[in-house]
Amino acid sequence: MILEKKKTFNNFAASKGLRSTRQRDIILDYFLATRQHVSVEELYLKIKSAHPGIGSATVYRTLKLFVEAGLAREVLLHDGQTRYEHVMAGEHHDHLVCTGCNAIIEFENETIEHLQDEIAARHGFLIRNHKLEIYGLCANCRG
Amino acid sequence: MILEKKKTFNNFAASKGLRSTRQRDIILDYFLATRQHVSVEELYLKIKSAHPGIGSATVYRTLKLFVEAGLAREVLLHDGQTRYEHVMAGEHHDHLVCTGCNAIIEFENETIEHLQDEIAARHGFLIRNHKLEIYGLCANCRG
DNA sequence: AAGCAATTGAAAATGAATATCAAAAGCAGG
DNA sequence: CCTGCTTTTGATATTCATTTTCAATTGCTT
Ligand SMILES: [Mn+2]
Ligand SMILES: [Mn+2]
Ligand SMILES: [Zn+2]
Ligand SMILES: [Zn+2]
Repeated sequence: MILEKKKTFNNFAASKGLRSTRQRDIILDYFLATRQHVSVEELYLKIKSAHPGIGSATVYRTLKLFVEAGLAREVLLHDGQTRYEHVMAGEHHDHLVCTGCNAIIEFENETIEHLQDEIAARHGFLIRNHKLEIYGLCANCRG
Repeated sequence: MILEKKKTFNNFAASKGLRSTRQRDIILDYFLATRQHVSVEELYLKIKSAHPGIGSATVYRTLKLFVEAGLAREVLLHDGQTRYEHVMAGEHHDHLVCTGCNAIIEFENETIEHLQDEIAARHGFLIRNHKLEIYGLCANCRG
């Protein structure tokens, strides 16, 4: 799975004529090693502790490349920081976001997706993408 | 309806011990006179043309009060600006957002709302609020 | 009118993200 | 392995929306 993603990125880089750099390799390794929904700052700090030379601008730039390459997706929750999550080809899910502990629970619901299509059709609207975020308290935080 | 909202705000202000100020009256008038989904900057500029003395910090502060009072809701789309929309007591809707012309179409769907409750229940999650935004092209912009 | 706390507006601060740009590094072709 | 050209990088400056600060003003109570 990790090798798969590295290959995906290398193919993308090749097709775009991007150069292979130490920084991009490192950032990809660290991104692939994180759990879901890392903020740029979080990832940058992790990388910096082992590779002090790497600048945050490069992390910002490289994560955008990962999105272009199709192996990451931007997730904008309401804390003012852009986060990135892993994405497998064709996969989609939405989020339950706990405002107590910041936990994020992922879910998929066919019926909701389908209803969205119906609503869009009813308005002659062509869907490009969507986001459904449910905010509240997770089981732990309801206490 | 406008009088209703003014009353709502006055009640809120009274209950919180807030003072009645010229600025708040003006900002409320202008907010109530706008259509849906005004950005702070848009509202501020409108107000400033007739009332040059009013500062943008006051507009920012006052819109937050309107949210607290229950007559406005924050809408964060992806253009980096916070927008505010009117909200009637208890009413809820979601948005189709056209990335071509920035039009916003509102919709409500009982079934989707219900399915969200089910999903939350399945995870022991307590919903506080949610946002569903569908991005794409409206009928006009599809060409 | 006096006193006091809330409010305001100008200006400074914040913070995430982007732009700038000189130095460094990757990638040919020879 | 050099040479030359182009991309990439990292430090730094910049942007832009929003928040904070704080002295001056205002609203409200007595
Ligand atoms: Mn996710
Ligand atoms: Mn709306
Ligand atoms: Zn939680
Ligand atoms: Zn449109």
